[in-house]
Amino acid sequence: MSQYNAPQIEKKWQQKWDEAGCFTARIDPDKPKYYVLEMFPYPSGRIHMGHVRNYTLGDVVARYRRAKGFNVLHPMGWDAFGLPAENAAMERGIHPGKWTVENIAAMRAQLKSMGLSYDWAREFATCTPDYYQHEQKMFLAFLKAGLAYRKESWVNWDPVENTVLANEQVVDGCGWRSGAPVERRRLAQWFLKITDFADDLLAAIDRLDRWPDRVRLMQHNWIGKSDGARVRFTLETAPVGDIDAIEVFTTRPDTLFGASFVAIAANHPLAAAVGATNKDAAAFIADCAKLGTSEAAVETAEKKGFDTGLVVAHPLDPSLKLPVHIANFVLMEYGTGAIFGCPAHDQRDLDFANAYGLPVRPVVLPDGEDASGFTVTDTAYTGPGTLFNSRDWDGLDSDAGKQAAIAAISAAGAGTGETTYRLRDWGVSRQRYWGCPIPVIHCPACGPVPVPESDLPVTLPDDVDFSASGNPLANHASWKHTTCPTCGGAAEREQDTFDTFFESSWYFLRFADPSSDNGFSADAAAYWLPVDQYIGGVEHAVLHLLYSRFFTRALSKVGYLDLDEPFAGLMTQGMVCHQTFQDDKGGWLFPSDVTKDGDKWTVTATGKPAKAGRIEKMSKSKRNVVDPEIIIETYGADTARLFMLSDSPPERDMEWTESGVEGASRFLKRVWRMAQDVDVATASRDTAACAGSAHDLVRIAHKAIVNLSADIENFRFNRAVAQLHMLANAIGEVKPHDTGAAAAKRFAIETLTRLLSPLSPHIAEEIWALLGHDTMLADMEWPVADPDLARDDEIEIGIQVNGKLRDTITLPLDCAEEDARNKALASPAVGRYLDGNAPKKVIVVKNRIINVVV
RNA sequence: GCGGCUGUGGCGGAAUGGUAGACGCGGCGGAUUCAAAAUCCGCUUCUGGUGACAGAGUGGGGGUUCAAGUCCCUUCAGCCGUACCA
Repeated sequence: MSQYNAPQIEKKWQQKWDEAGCFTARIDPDKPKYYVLEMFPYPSGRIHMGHVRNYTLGDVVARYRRAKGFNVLHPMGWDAFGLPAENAAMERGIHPGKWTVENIAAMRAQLKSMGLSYDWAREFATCTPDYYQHEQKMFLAFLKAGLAYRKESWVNWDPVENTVLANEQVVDGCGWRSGAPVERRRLAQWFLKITDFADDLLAAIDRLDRWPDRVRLMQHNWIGKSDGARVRFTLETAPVGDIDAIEVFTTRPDTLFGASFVAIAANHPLAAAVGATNKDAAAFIADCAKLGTSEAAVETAEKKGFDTGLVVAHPLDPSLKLPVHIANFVLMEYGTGAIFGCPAHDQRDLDFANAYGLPVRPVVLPDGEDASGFTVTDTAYTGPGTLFNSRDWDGLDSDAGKQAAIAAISAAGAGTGETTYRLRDWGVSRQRYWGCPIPVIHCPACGPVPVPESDLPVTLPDDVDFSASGNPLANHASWKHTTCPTCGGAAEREQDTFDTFFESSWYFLRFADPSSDNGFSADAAAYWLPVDQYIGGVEHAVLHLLYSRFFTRALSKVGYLDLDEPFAGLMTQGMVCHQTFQDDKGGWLFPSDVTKDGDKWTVTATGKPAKAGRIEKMSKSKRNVVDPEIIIETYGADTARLFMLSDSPPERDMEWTESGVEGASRFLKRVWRMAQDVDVATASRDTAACAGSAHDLVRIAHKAIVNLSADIENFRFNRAVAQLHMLANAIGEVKPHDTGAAAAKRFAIETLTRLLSPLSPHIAEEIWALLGHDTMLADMEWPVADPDLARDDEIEIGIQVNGKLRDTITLPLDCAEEDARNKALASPAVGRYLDGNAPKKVIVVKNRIINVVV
């Protein structure tokens, strides 16, 4: 009997698949297509267990769909621009491009060792001009269509490094590398008009029925649509500078007669104007700015304000005067940076009013309350109700009140109905070297001028110096200086590059047609898109997925294709976790550094005790990582893949354990041994004459086909693995002397092999060949179950008395209700409870249960 | 604060409102072995009982139903997202 030699088998079949071109995708209008995509990796250097999980899940889906007769597209590539490459350049003096290319080579080899069914011919890296030139064209098209524009915006500036920092690079207000306090600077930057699509992006969420609810909700909240009104409050007091009114946004115009003050943000233009002449106001504004930067403090911050002394008139009754406060809880970034305060129906406004002695006037009466007895003291009433104390609107419900209010302020010329979004336009400028150059030239005479298409691509210069501070592009004289395409005068190139989310916003389109000189062809996109199943981490639930949805719409608008939603199905997988270990000094230990000794852990090298801690997401900092390469070398890719699928449902976090891998390995070895036992020369797979345990086995095999197929289609891979175990167990239980035992066994083992093939493909191929086949499972269609053979002849069902299980009996399938009832009542266990009396009621649920009520 | 998700044996987890704990891990016992590993067989929710069996049991409390892990109300805990969003 030959030993199961995973490394040898795996290499052999990877090569065979490759030679046969099994996974090459070609457009075939006669076959239904299926596009499976896993989020492509950043080439950080080595794959980690998160990748293994992600790509195993995708590969099972891809292999299963291919066997089911779909024309499958399953590609892989590299999200290759990004900051770590620049850091490597600075730390080790290696060029970001070289570093990236080396990492890709290493990770490609690792991915290939997993036996993933990719069409490698479609591979690309986003850092090559061959890829990024297309997004330069797209950007120019966006510019022409008014979907891209330039405006000033705040950035985090590191004064030591002379560079812009991403929010994540600012730690406690200081640069993560330099430690210098970060400055806020205003820079002119490029934006994409994602807000143009806000309504559509929001409405279309409802149609994404194969997306997790969680992700749909997060996108919904992120877009953050609020319906309301913009209302103008005119200053009664003298204008401040040229400001004579305050515009306010509200979602509750129905509460307008409950207004008792107006509050503006500390960085509102009016606040600045007041601060210019009022020392106390200036001090308060400075206070607010200080508070704003310290993050956690905001959470518990008290409602604080400063009375400017200014007074505005109520827009619907100028005789009502309201004071104007600067308030720390009003944000300039949202709405208009100003609010009207209605303390009775907003908790913040109420807290503020109570702190500053402002009136509280209820105008919305909750259902069932009496107008004379209803007061608000500490808790605002924020729900709907009936308006009162509101003149003409008295008696209207909240919704009608909102409409009436909008009509009234419109008629009075004091405002309009308005919808605001939390979603901001997407700032795509990054002051970085390792990204796609933005194809614009800045001319002192003509302003920003798009690079003419004939001059594209604008490629990154290779000879850059990372030792100097700042963006290497800004320091590269011969690249930076150019001539204006319009006037021919001296000009400078745009030195910013695109946000790396730019690349990942259309890579799924490039895969459809990776050699196209137009990014992708509309025909290829029309055939392959949308992605039928997208799989990746939930950390991309908002940004990447939202940008991609936007980008697809924007590209459609400028004529690249005709599509709105790029991803029809989405699955977000959970994290791979592992127990953490610390030594006696609290230092983190790798799992490979410790040994289990009874229920205690020791440091293998020193014999000192180790402390086992929480099970957490695998992370380098806590060292609770297991290197996939070592697992694959030790156990094989098939085992690693099988364990990834075995225990936890894919959307949930899973714990990587040594014993779990051992279990998966043990199972594969067992299947291997069972296959060796089959006498290929004599055992037929004709199961027609099987009887007894052999017949049972045939039935279990057919059932396994039905159940496992459904499990894969529903992403219940842990159950799919359980089906394999049950079939294997049944094979072990067949009695050798029962009629047809050998045939049943062979049929069951062949079935098991085929069902195993999407999960652990190499061993399945090897066994398939061993069983005398000269076909490859990668080319085989999925087994079909015979529904008659999959059905049980008889079923054991439970008998309850008053809902409590008292006995079980075996009945033929679909047994007549009368027979079932009689058989149940004949049970001695039931008789004991009946005590000679007739039952009150007998409920017979066919093939399920019988409940006797006494 | 708000929104969402999750609570089931020692552990990961199964259960179209219909026999709770499939399958695996771990554990216990046995076979095999000079011995160990590997492998095979049996047991393994808890309590009582040699046993047949009885009682309890899906975070807690209540409800609907012949029947609830599953549906409804309420409450607690953990995790995730998000935030003075007007």
